[in-house]
Parts: sequence; structure tokens; C-alpha cells
Amino acid sequence: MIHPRLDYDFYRRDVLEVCPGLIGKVLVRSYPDGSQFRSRITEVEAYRGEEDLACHAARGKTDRNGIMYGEGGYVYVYLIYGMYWMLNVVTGRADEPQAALIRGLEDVSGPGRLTKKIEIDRSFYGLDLVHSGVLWIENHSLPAEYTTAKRIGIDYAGEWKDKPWRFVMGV
DNA sequence: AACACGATTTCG
DNA sequence: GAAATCGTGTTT
Repeated sequence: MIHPRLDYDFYRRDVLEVCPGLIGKVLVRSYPDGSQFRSRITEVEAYRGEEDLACHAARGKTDRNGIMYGEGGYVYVYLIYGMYWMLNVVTGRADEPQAALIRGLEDVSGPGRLTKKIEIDRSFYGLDLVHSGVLWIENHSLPAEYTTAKRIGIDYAGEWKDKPWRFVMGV
């Protein structure tokens, strides 16, 4: 059974289309010793454009969020609270700064805990998910229902804090 | 050069 | 409820 990688066409759509599509897909982390870690994505959040006050692009392009202004299909990682790396997938087309934050996997809950478990840090910034040998996402064609909810930890985002842009696997 | 703070987690 | 901990963006 072949499990194809998600390709550029998958990522280069609006983040609100990509996020529900990511639920149930399989994140693959390949290590230098040849071993691999696989787990289904169970929770993601959408951050959408400069108008979204919760998005890191809300105050324009910077050194940190620059990758979000490019084409979808690349990795955006950043350090939060001086301790945890957040794993994001850039979506949309160039000059449409969007990203999907991977918040949970079947085997580990929490965006900070999952990056620690599968050893993802700053060195993954800008990684090409379509061609990388260390990190990518596969479609195993498994059924995946999801529900939506408000995004977490963005109470400062005014009217944007209540958008139902968190997607969680389940009914 | 200094300062404020965050898309979190853990412990008390 | 509060601390931990530091890179990044903003202000001085």
C-alpha cells in the first residue's frame, strides 16, 4: 500500500480549506538512524492573513514570519515562551501569509509537547514538506470527522479571537 | 541598548 | 494561580 505525500496543490489553497483536510492525515518524522515516527494529526488551527489579528503576519512581514509570505508547502517554526517550538505548515499562495498550527497528534497532545517528542526545532524553518527526507505528511485515506472550536491563547485578538478556526478530530 | 511579551506546559 | 525562559519586535 502506497501512501502518497501531500503535494503543493494540497497546501496551496486557503488555510480554511487546508486545515480540515489535515485532520486524520499522517505526519512522518524520519530520523538519521533510518527509523520513522508516524502519527495521525488530530488538531490544527488556522492563522489567516494580515487582517487576522491573531496571525503573526498581523503587523506585516518580519524576519520571523517571512516564510508565511511565500508559497504553501513549507514549514514555519518559532519559539514560544522561550521554551517550546511551534510547528506550522504554510498554506496558500505567495503574498497570502497563512499557516496551519499543528496542535496535536494521536500519540501526543499539545503543540509544545509534540515538537519536543519528535525533535523539531528552529533548524526545520523553511523545510520543503514535499521533498524533505526528515519531515512530511502522508494521505492514508483514513476517514476523519472533525469539529471546530475557538483558537487557544489569542484573547488579545479582538473580534478575531472568536473565529471557529480550530479543527479537532472527532464527532 | 533596553524592554515587554508570547499560537505553552507544568507544578503547587 | 503562577513560574519558567528567551527570541523577536518595538521603543529608547
